[in-house]
Amino acid sequence: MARRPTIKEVSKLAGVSFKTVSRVLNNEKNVSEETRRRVEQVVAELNFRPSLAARTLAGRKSFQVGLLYDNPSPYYVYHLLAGAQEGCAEHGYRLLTQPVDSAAPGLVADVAALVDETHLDGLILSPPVTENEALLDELDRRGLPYVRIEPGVRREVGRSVTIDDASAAQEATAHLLAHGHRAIAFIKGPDTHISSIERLKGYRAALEAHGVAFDEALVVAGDYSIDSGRRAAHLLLDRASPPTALFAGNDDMAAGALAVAHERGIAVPDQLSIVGFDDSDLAAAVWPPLTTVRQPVHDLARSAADLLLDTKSPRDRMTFDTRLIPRASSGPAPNS
Amino acid sequence: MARRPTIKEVSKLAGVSFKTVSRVLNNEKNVSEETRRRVEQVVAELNFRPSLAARTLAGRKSFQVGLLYDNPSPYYVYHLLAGAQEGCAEHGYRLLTQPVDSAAPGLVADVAALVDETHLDGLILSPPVTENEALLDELDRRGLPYVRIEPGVRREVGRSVTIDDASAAQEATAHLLAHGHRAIAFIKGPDTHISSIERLKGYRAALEAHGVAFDEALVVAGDYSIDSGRRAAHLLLDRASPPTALFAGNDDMAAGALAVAHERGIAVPDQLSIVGFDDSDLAAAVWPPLTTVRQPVHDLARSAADLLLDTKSPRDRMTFDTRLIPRASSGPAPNS
DNA sequence: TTGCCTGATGCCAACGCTGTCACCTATGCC
DNA sequence: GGCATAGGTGACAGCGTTGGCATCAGGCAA
Repeated sequence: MARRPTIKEVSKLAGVSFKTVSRVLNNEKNVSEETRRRVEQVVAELNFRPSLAARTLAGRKSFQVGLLYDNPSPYYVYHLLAGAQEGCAEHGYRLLTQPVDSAAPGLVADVAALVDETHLDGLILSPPVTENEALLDELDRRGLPYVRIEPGVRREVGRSVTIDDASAAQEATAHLLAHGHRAIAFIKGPDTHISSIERLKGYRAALEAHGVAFDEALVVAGDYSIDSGRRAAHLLLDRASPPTALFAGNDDMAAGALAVAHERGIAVPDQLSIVGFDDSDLAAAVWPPLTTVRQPVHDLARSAADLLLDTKSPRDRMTFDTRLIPRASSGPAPNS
Repeated sequence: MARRPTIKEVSKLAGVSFKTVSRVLNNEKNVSEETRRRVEQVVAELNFRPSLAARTLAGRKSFQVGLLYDNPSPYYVYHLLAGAQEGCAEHGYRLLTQPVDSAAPGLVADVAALVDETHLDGLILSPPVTENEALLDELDRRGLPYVRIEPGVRREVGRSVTIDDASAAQEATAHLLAHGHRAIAFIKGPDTHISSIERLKGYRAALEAHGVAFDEALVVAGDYSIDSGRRAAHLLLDRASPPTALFAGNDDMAAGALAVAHERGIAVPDQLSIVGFDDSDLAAAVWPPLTTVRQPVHDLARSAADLLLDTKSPRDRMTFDTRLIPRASSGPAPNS
């Protein structure tokens, strides 16, 4: 295996001390333009890449940040990683993606081990890891910078990026109300996700704003899985006077509900409108394609990286807009 | 920020030289049982974790392997990462997941930079990165160990894990033949994936084995996207005598075809059977749920890590079984 | 002219480990 | 009893960088 070049070889060829090469690599000032050019040329010629391990050991930065995730949705994770990766790459950082079990008792110790081993410069937390207060405490104690994506707890503290779940849900519900629906059911996500609760809030707010009474019986709890969407739909459609529209807390549950409609021979959207949340790839794949709320997962993750790494930025928190994507699964209420 | 302990502090507390602590950490022999116990106890008390950077710099191992991926399917990537992560964790290695553009001209240079910077001990390549011969050459030149997942080229060289795409496709096609279908169309994936070609082979083999003539007109090319599945389905169903069954090279295209069937009011599976490939989360989410071929992505990735890291293993190649998952989207041919 | 500052550079220790070699004991064998 | 051998341990260099400080030349104010 051909030995990779080191900073010393570069310095020899460029005719400067290796410390000067280090200065060029780190973009320090007090290097003459000419020296810089010469060094950069040799670096390019040799295809030299500084050893991350050595930089980490000698310096106080590792140029690595971690991304902790624990989400069952491939779609969500995929875009999360892509966005965070993009943001890190732009700042010259490497991303260490780390699946964890956010409920495991050993989580804090595991993350501490990760940080100690790899000298991570910072951490990006995605939901529901964001809710683990013991972890937040430990990170604070260590003084390790972190940015949370859609934080559930301690929302006004520290750096975070988020969407307005409540107003997004309100918009989706309003869309159904505007189509004349009055009996609108809500399939709620698990209470362990703060987003579930926020989305329920938005649903209620929309009803109130339109003067429609909130009916507790029209809210059924699911767990964000397809099957739970199925069960909820059965429950709701078994009612004496079934709802004319279903709003699900995510696309998976909406897809489950849609399947039930097919099974029962209920025409969507003619007899029943269905709206999801996330705009995952599922939403466009099912038939009819789901009206849903697009969540900019990629941008959220990207901005989380920016917030973490862009030290000049004065901002601590960013809120992203969601967008209702009207598709064929929702339409006018049957009797309107 | 509390300073993390170092190996020297451990050695002081344990009353041994720091080299002995190093021996314990690396599970070297020639350490007395008692010393080992004592050191391990101090390690646990201090919650000591050796610095990966220092180990990398001093030793000849980095305890890190990279996973290169470039796949548009969230489902595939999700399970790929999970499996590889699991395998690496078991061997005490960290996984560096790296999205790349397998067609970009700078790929080889980028990967070389990654390897140089992080001193990666090995690489796992997933399709279609596996087909990039320039990359393979560079890795061979460097003597960097790697394992390929579903290699398309140079299949008999080096370490790899794979499924038998041809026989899996043959099984799926045979399933339709057994249900009495004779006019079975095949929606092919892109030729850039070797799997597309293999699956087509299996499709043909099944037809031949059942004495059904191969009809070129029943093979339509897609690109693994939902939309391409839609287009292919329209093409096929527009025919004077449309096929009674569609076999798609992946679930996304099958979902697209299914949507077309719904649009056209064609009952699935009563008038048209549809079979996919992958068993992605899509397959179970659509209605009716797709009959499909389960590809053990998680196990493939996991075993790739094993093959890479388990130096004692004498095996170079492993083939995994696929399984036909019969669901509601396929049934008896209409006129049988 | 002198002294001081600033820009540009070099020198060397240090980061926290592993590799190598040396050493010191017990043990077994002739 | 002497000597080789293996097991257990320690001393120390060195991995490839950055941090801190020293050095030196040139410019500018006093």
